[in-house]
Amino acid sequence: MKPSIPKGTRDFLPEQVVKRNYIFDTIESVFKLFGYVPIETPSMESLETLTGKYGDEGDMLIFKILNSGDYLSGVNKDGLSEISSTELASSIAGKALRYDLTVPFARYVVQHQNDLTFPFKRYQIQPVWRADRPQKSRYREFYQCDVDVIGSKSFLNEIELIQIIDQVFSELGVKDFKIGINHRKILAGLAESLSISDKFSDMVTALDKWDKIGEEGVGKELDSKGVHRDGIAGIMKFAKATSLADLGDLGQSEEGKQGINEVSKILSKLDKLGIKSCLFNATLARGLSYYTGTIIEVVADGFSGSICAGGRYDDLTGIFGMKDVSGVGVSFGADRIYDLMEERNLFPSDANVSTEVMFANFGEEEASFCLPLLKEVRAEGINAELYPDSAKMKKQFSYADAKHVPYVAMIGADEMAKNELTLKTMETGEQRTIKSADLVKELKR
RNA sequence: GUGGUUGUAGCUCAGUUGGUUAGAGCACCUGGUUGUGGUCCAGGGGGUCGUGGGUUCGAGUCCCAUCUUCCACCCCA
Repeated sequence: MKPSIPKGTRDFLPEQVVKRNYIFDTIESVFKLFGYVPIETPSMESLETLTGKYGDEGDMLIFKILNSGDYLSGVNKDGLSEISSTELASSIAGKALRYDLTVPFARYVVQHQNDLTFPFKRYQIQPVWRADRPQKSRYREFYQCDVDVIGSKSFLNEIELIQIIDQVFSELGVKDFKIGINHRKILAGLAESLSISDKFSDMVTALDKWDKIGEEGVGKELDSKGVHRDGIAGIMKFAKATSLADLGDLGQSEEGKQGINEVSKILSKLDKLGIKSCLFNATLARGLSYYTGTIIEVVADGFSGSICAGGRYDDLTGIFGMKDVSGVGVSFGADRIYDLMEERNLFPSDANVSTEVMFANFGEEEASFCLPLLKEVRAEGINAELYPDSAKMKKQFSYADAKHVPYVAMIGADEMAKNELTLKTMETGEQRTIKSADLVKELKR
């Protein structure tokens, strides 16, 4: 059998894992800095927990898990031709792999409400799965790094999340990122003022494609969905707004005004904090159906797809039986950030150094002699290893070279007798003999 | 899910209108150098041509199916 892994999944080489950890560690340290605490949830949830939260398209992209045992036992085989695949799925699969971290989080909050202190600020870094067709920077298994505050309606949370985004990408060295912000209530106000509230979700998905298919494409799509001419004209005018001031009063819509007011406050506070990366974007809409307030999306110039996104959701916990709990959060797409950073060579070069010094192996006696030295070096927090076999020097040096080990220490019979060692700097090729006792001092220079 | 695309050595790829024993570079192993990598020289190992069917005297090459890759759509981190 030829070894292989399922479509859209990946194995990672040590060098890749080191780089991935660099991203995870950076993100996590910023999350902690703002007072968020970690949680984890299982990779699988009850199917009904997930279905209906992501829109019709979303349901199809959920990976279902076949029931254990005879999974056909609950199926009426005679009626098989008449039932829909959704109905069949729910009778043979009671569990599914999580599609994102937000819905499981809402479930978690409701389930553990008595053990949590609100407002609850958590972060969660775990993989999610989508039965999508893979493409560049689109995988079937990928990591999301979520930060959310639940149980607080304050827009200070939005400001905090945007600060987090700004800090994470700055620390990672991604320079040209842009944080777009919009508000579901602004969009709802627009629909209301144009009397097309019944076409709200069609309007949202069409508007979201503005950057991709342009004015004409969006117009066509709206027309095909049955939006009347005045409505399309109004949406077009709206889409071209570059600031909140361009929106006017949105036809006296109370809801629209609320949205504008909130975004305006957020932007002015960010301005005072010196954060210039966040801008109002009228065409930012977001397809996920659970957003009700602010929506946020981060893109980088020349990189297709968002690298971080989120928003406010007012009713997610309500579905699980806990009313009036508003939450807001964003999710960093670690795998896309990796691809972006790889493309632009943004990983620090020392990210692939694991061992700082390797001791060459000259034989059993010499190797034993190295052991206390290794212990001493490691006690100083210096990563060190001893080549396990007394192989030829050529082989041992090739190994060190392949592993990007910067220093190789050699202790043969001569050095052993004098309590010395020969230290070679791999990059320059220079080497010199020093007292064993001076090794740590030498490596720390 | 829809449309297109890709698959030959560990990796990147050649391989003519179907024709005898499928090649190169890199990587790997051995030696030149019994205490020296990244350069150089010599030699060596490694391929059910993604998989399964079919057409043919003969298939890496043509046909069908399937899996995989990448791309567009849908949607999304």
